[in-house]
Amino acid sequence: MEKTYNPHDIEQKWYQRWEQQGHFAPTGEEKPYCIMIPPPNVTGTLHMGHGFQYSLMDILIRHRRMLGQDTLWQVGTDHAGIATQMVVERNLLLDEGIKRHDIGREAFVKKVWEWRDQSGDTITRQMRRLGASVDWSRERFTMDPGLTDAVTEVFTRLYDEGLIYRGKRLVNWDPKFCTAISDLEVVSQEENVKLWHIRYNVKNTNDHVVIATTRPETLLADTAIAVNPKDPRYQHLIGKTATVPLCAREVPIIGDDYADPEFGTGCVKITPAHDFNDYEVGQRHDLPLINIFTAEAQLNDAVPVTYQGMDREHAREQIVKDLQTKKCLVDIKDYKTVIPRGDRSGVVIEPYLTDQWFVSMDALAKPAITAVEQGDIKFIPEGWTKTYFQWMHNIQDWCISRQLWWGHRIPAWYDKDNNVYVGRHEQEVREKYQLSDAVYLRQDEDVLDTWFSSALWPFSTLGWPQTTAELTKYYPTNLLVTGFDIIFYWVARMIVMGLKFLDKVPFHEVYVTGLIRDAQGNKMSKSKGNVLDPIDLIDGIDLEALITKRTAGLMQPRMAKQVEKNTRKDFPNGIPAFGTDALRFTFCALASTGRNIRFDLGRIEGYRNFCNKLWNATRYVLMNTEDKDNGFENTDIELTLADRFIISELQHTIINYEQHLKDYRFDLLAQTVYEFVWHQYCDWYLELVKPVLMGEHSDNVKRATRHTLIIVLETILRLLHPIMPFITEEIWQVVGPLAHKTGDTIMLQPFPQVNLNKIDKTITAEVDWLKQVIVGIRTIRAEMNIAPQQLLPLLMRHWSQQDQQWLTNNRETIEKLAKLDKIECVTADSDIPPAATALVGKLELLIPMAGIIDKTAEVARLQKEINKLKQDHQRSETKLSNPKFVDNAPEAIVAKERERLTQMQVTLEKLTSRLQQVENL
RNA sequence: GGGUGCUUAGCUCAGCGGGAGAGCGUCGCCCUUACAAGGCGAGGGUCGGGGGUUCAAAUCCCUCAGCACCCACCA
Repeated sequence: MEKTYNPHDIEQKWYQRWEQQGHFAPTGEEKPYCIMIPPPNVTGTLHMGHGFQYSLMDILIRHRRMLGQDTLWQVGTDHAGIATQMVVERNLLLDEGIKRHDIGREAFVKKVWEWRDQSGDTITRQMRRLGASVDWSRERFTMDPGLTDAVTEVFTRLYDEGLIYRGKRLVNWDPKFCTAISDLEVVSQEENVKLWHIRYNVKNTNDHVVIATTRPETLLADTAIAVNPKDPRYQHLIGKTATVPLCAREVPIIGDDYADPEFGTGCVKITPAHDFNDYEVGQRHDLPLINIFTAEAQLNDAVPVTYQGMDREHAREQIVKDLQTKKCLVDIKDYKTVIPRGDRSGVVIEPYLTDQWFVSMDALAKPAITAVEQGDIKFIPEGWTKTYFQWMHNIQDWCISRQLWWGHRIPAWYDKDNNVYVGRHEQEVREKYQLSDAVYLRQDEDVLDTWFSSALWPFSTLGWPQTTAELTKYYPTNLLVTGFDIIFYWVARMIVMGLKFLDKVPFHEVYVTGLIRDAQGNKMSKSKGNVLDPIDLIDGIDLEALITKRTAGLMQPRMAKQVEKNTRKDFPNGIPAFGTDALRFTFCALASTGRNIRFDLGRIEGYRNFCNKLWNATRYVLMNTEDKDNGFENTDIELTLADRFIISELQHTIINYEQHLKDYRFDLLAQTVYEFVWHQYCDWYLELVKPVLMGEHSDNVKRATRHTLIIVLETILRLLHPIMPFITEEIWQVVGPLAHKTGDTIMLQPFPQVNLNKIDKTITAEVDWLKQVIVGIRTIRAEMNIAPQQLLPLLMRHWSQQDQQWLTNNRETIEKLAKLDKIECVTADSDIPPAATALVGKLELLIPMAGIIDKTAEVARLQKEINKLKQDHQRSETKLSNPKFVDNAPEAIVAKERERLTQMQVTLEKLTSRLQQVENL
């Protein structure tokens, strides 16, 4: 093996080999285990969020696969309606200078498919770089024929049951994309706006009312003025008529509770076609709806000619100007309010009256709520359950039609008179509704919301509406791993659809991840220029390339300078190549239960070092075991204390590993294996082994040590494999055979099982003692500034029988690891020279100071230790002298406290007498 | 307007009723033949403030403050 760990060299080859040999497909004999991947946008690129979630899913999948379960990780991509159409439209404009309407629907959709074919493998290629062991042989796309069948089937059935309906409604309209969008796709943000106060004259009087509005341009669509019926200021006006300025329309003044006397002037203009509240008011008072906007939000021919064709911003300016001229503008106030914008387009959303398709959610939501209430689906962390319920209990009907070209065409047809017929295809419609071929039918132009097909993902990918073997075997799936940002968009709707069409939940557990932020806690976004690309963390990238990447294609090119500056500051040397395994381990370690996860480069560096540690530990093991008798044939072996210790610790590690994985505490999982590999196996065990292998010991003992070195390392590799697949495979190819394991790959080796018989508390106690003795001496050495190589004599005093036994067992080890030239036991009353001391329980370790130790340093050290101890001692004494504590606390706690106190007393006495002695020198 | 989460060592975060923890950073000594991407050791926190429950509170309850986020139609 190379001297230094180099991820690049080892990560390239393995994935291809695994995939070619079909190791990702389900083969296990045990019970099925299935995770559906949240399908990424087919034309997308891998970002940190994907990297994070896929890493966690892969850990779970690889673990189950090694347990021998029939493990399916279903992969696929999403057509992502708006997002994809947007990109292709932009490219079209950039490359050819044309808009989609210039080439027409058919040609445009063809272009989108071309774009998909050409860019669609970017993200799947990147998933492979990440090591994701998904079953590529079952890859699906939401617009595959089979999945499209599922969409049609669901739509048709829901329609036939009356759960899908079509109607003219006020919907959220995105004037940039000219489509309706759902409530969820609208993001409201507080913005600084104006509140214009406008005077309307009251007909046949000298009276007038003043209304306050943030949208003066919509006054052209006013069909009433509302005041509160209880408002004494205006009661007399109810039933009278007001004149809308600029268009001279006469509208009734109505009384409605919606008008809040406290707000503005207490009078409000009512524009039913362009405001959700006003729409309600209009319904109550039977007001006409006047639509003044085109789909692009330009003023249409329902307004005076002067305003026709203006876009809404321009119209607003003009109307304010004209109101001013006509002296109808009374006041302009600064005002803060929430403005709804399209999450994709960023433009202000217009409430717009159109024909749309809706899913009626009330009835569908009920079983989806019950399933979670009854624990058939569990959210992890649990807190998300509440979020889910809150949304589900207030669920609104889902607007599913989109006026886009890219997506699933709605399976509805219209005749000449606009009667609607729904069926799986035109032929079925004709049969179902007994329409002869002569009857003219045209299909609905609209497509379905992307999330409609996503909602079917857990069963459409398995072949539904056909009854397939996979569907029977893997549905309901076990787990969904996803971010909290799409609980409503996706998770809730999958539950609804799964229960509706398969009568079973789509998954039993939902592990909700946090969202990856940058090191400062900011959301990673292109415009902020703080995006990290997982691939760059794997392969590394130099500073200039990183800057080029981050400043390319910015929405606001003027931000480029700031982005460059920040990048130079944050990554003065670019990003080094950390490798996939280090990245995956980092994701695992960062996956705590919080909502935001700050990605810090320091972490990934640390875990790259961890890979290096494992690498080098392996080199040491190989150095000592290759071409040697390692106790696999000749099983005559005699385990040392160290051997039994590390095997015992290994069992604890396996237990904790399984527990943390079961709890989805990936952070604790990472910590557990890190601690065991680095601090137990490398720091202690490998060091304890050295004197054995180098010293004079029997073949049985040495053979046992080599044997243990190998079996523990090989087990470590299998434990680590789900987290770090590449390095473990690379090493296992060498270590596996050494451990007499057969098989092509570590990924199909059985996962380590705990053996409780190998846990030995007496061993642990002895090793703890041994560690304390060694650390005690090392501490003296470090604090006294004694060179690490310098051999020292050690005296031991106040030893118990146990101490003496353990010393006999471990004398050589202590001498070697603590660099001692001799160890001498002295009696309590023997006259000993001035010495630096350390305590292990009651046992006193003494390093004679003659010519070695600095008196003042030792005095200071003792003084400090005594002071610290005195405080603890005092606190403990107070506690124990409190009868309430002694009476009420559990016996074990009290006993423990007493033991602690005695221990401290002993220590304190010894340290004090030491101090006196040193001071008297 | 409702709801949720967070506040613990310089930084990032675990711990969530009985002796304050980890990683990274910092400081000191060391290139000791697995590893300087390392070894050995050390320092560092009235656990956001204030109340309460309890023999015992970082941990449970109340309250205040600050910071996030989600949902909601007030012009």
